[in-house]
This record gives sequence, C-alpha cells and structure tokens, in this order.
Amino acid sequence: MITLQQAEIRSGIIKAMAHPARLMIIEYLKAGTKPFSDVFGLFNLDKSTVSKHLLVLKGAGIVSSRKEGPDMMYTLEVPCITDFFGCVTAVIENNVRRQQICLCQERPAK
Amino acid sequence: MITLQQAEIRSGIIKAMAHPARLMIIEYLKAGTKPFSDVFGLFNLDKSTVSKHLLVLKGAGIVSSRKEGPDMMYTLEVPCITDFFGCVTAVIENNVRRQQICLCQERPAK
DNA sequence: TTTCCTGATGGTCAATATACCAACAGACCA
DNA sequence: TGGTCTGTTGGTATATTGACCATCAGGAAA
Repeated sequence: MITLQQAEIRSGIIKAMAHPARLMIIEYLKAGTKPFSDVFGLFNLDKSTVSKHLLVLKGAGIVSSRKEGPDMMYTLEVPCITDFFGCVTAVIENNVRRQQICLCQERPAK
Repeated sequence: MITLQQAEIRSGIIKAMAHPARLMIIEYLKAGTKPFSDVFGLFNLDKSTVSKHLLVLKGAGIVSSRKEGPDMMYTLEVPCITDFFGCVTAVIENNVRRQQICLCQERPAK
C-alpha cells in the first residue's frame, strides 16, 4: 500500500496537471520545445497567468525552461505524461456511455 | 491540438485524482471492491470527509458504488488509472535526480 | 544611456477545495 | 416503536487557486 507521504508527493505532480490550460500546454509541448510566446499564443489569458502556469509545471518537474536569445524555451520533460490521457479518455467515454455526462445534447425530458 | 472544452473535461477527471487521500483510495481499490468502512479505516479523517472524497471520485466516474446489505461497496471503475502512477513515479525520480526535491535529507550547506 | 522586448513577480480579489461537527436518512434489530 | 449501525448531507471556517493589473528585471537595439 502507498504511504501518505508518497501520496502527497504524487498528488503534487497530478495537481500540476489538473488545470485545462496546463493540460493544453502539456499537449502542445509534446510536439517539441517551444518559446513562451507560442505557448502564450494558445490562450486568451494574461501573460502573467500563462507564466505562472508554466511555473507550476516547472515546479512539478513536468517541463523545463532555458533561455535562448530573447526567448524563454519550454520543454516537456516527461512525455509519458501524455500516455495517461488515453486512460482519461477511457474514463470520459465510460461516463458518456453511462450518461453521467453528455457531450452532445440534453436528453429529452421523459 | 486538444480543444479547451476537451481540456476542461480531462482536467475534471485529473482534479478528482489530485488529492493524497483520493490517490490512496484509488490504490486501495485496485485490489478489488471494498466497503466504505475499510476505506474509512485507511485514514485519520472524519467519516464525512472520506464520504465526500468518495463522492468526488464517483462524480468523476473513477469509482462506482453499490449497496450491499448494510455496507456501501466501492469499486474502481477504471484500473488503467493506476498505470499512470508509473509515469508519475518517473517524474518524481527525475526530480530527485535533479535535486529539485530530496526525499532523504538536506544537502549540507556549502 | 535610453528604449524596447521578453517574461517574471507582487498584490489583490473572487471562487473553489477541504476539513470538522452536527444532524439526518435508511435498514435492520430488540 | 425505539435503538443501533451505516453512511450522507448541511453548515461553516480556513486555505488554496487562479485571474487580472501593475511593476520589475535582464538583455538587445538605437
């Protein structure tokens, strides 16, 4: 059985992924190292907000950064992270099947 | 590229995992269906707190519940979730290697 | 030097998450 | 009918998160 301390460390990593913007950043960096400006361009968010999201991912060890000329380059350190999304998708599909959530439209009132 | 809507749905699942107690519950239920009382016994937490954690996991579709006699039985619906922990462990080990965190003891002051 | 350009940091505020205790609800037993 | 066992729900207090704006810091260009 996993200890509470182990669970806390793990949840630190998972918390870092638990935000839509950060998931999008992870997906985006899967294609390779990108400059901050490209990541920023994905969102309608303040620069500071995007910077902080990247800081969270960096703090968790999921991405790394390195200065390159005027740009700050961000790299996904642990690509296996994205393998997990397959399972998350399985959860979502299972939920849809069980009609716990519906992505298409409301069910007609009975 | 993943859409914002997809990212929001995914992050809902991941948020549900992003708590030490809920990670421990997931690990625990990997061994099979268990009654509430067993899950409760893992923690020094109020009954209501454990019940709410289970509700979060259930809401995300990660576990399901079913009444069995006097007990409420909880089942892990998506065992692939735990495969992910291998990657999380890889992140942690990478962090340790890079000395971003240290599980053993403080480095001597230089 | 002064002026950009790039991105990080600090402050603040609203929303969310998480814990506890207390009270409740359903099933079964006395 | 009341008591007990099981787990859930409601209320509340506190901590954390995430957004914005404003400001700052470092390097390149004028």
